[in-house]
Amino acid sequence: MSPTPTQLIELFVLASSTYYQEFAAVADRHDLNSTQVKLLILVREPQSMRALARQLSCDASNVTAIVDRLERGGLVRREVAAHDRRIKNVVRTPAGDETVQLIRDQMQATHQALTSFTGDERVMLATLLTRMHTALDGETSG
Amino acid sequence: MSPTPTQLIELFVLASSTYYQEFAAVADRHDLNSTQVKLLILVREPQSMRALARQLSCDASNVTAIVDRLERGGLVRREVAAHDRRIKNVVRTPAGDETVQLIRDQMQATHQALTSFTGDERVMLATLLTRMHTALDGETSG
DNA sequence: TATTGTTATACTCTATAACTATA
DNA sequence: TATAGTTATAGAGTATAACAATA
Repeated sequence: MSPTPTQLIELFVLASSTYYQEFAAVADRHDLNSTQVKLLILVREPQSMRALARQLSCDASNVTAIVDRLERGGLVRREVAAHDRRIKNVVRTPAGDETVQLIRDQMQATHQALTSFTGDERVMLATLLTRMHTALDGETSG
Repeated sequence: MSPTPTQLIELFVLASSTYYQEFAAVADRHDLNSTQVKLLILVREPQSMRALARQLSCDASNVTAIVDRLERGGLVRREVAAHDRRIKNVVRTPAGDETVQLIRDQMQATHQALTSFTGDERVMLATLLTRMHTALDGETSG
């Protein structure tokens, strides 16, 4: 039985909001919010405050607050860049690495739900999601 | 080429965040935020404040503010229930119906991006999204 | 002059608690 | 007593503008 367009969209919205809720819940177990965890994951490689603001689509002043919070928790530290002393790079500490690993573990069951498909299904899902995102991207920029 | 689990998840997160941004942008064109539009769409049938709070997963006091805002804009009105005068039902006005229709139109291109698949692809996507949501749901409640 | 990051500030969103009016 | 809705209030998140340090 082929679903209607409305049903497809409802399914998509439902699946993604459930995923986001789970992400927020896992972050909360570490006394962090979603944005703080996103930043923590982003700094796999050291990044300047400004670069992080761009990737999080938020103002630089917010990054100051987010990094303050993570730094107080000992999960990241600021390092003044050698070549340009205006720039501060955010670097993950070993404790930060550990937290990211724990969060990955705790998201594993959720991620498995998204990826427990056969090879063929996986290719199909990736194709469809890519096509959706490409089409959406064309829309939003127009 | 089969995508890795990580790639699949990144695609999924990317597609859903782009969708959500587009929804917020369309809402903004009507001087509304996402939650206000969600409520406006929910009141296809009149609903009590309390029922709306449940569906929006927020406190009842927030619904008061959201409905205040929509009522000031003439998009909904409050109606005291005949059988229980404590209850106020939120009812969409003709202007509210019109706004919902406009938002539907403005989301059409985006929705088309999510549903422009052949019959077979559509069935497959629905199957996969359902399986994802079911699995996620099992996770979050545990 | 321009850029990076910070601070001060205000606005929005959300939750909690106390309140009212009804049941 | 219990429930529906409101109000007052406080906390978190975000954006803007002004600022200091550096380029």
